[in-house]
Amino acid sequence: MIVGGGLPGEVADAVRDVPSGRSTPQRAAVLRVLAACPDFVSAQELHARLAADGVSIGLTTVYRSVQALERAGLLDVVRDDAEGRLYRRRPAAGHRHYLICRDCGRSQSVDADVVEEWAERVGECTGFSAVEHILELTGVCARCRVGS
Amino acid sequence: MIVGGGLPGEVADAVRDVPSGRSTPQRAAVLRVLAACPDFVSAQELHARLAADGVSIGLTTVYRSVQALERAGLLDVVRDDAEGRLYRRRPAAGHRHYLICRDCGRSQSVDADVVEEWAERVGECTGFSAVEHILELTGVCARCRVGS
DNA sequence: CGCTAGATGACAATGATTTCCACGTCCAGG
DNA sequence: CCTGGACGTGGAAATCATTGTCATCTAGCG
Repeated sequence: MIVGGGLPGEVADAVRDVPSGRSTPQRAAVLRVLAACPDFVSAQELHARLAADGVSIGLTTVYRSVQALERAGLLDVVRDDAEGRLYRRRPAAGHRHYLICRDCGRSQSVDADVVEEWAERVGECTGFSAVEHILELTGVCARCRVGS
Repeated sequence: MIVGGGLPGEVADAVRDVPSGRSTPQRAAVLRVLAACPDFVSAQELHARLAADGVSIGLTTVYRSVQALERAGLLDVVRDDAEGRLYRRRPAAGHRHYLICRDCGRSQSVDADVVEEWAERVGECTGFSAVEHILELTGVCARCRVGS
């Protein structure tokens, strides 16, 4: 992975969006690696990739950075039984859902408007307020089905 | 909670449904307490309730029992950031979704036919097979909103 | 340049879950 | 009734992601 050179403008923008955040080399590095990862990664894996890129950063800081990014809404999060939380840069503003391959881990975002609307309606009908939802889809992608 | 007396027939039936399972007092007790819990409970809480009921059972066995029940499809499972996995007896055959109060933990099952259909269609359109989904809805129930 | 709130990171702590392993219990066959 | 093996049990130890602690560092401001 190429790590030299200046930050892509997009990453710089994202750094700026983190609330109450000071710009530090570590945070920039976290975002940079995250931006280079097409699929979900765990905090631990992120830490390993940063180390592999020659970035000196503590695991604690990785966790804190990811938390800050999550709060800022810049990351999507899924939970994996084996690896704990997995993070991925949110490609666009708003709320997304993913279909993740149980074999290879590749993810693909899906259009979930139907679900969004439904969830909202459920909130209205049940007397619950501030309804939030987590939706995780898993399956076996075409490539893995052929391969195995 | 009353624990004496024979098993309700329903629980006995459920015990029988667990595959590769021998019927033991511990497993029966787990199912009995589970059947008496209207809301989701953690394995730890289950263990505490069993102890409170005077049932001598190890935490390990509680974990093994809920695992077996989960595999047998007799339990619904949700994940909670604070408490880990939460279990609840599945009221009927098939797949259900729940709306859980973030304050008091009370749960309410919701009709999710729309989501089921949608998930199925997503599987067909994306080339993924064996698509499964996890949907967790959280909110604040009417009672908690008033109370706080 | 010097100050200070915020950031960092090595390390310890936490807490749910799993693994280990010695022991108990049930059942079939002798 | 005895015996052997398979399965179940449970306490303790191990695992492992995640969070807390705290001394040290540094970005950003005046």
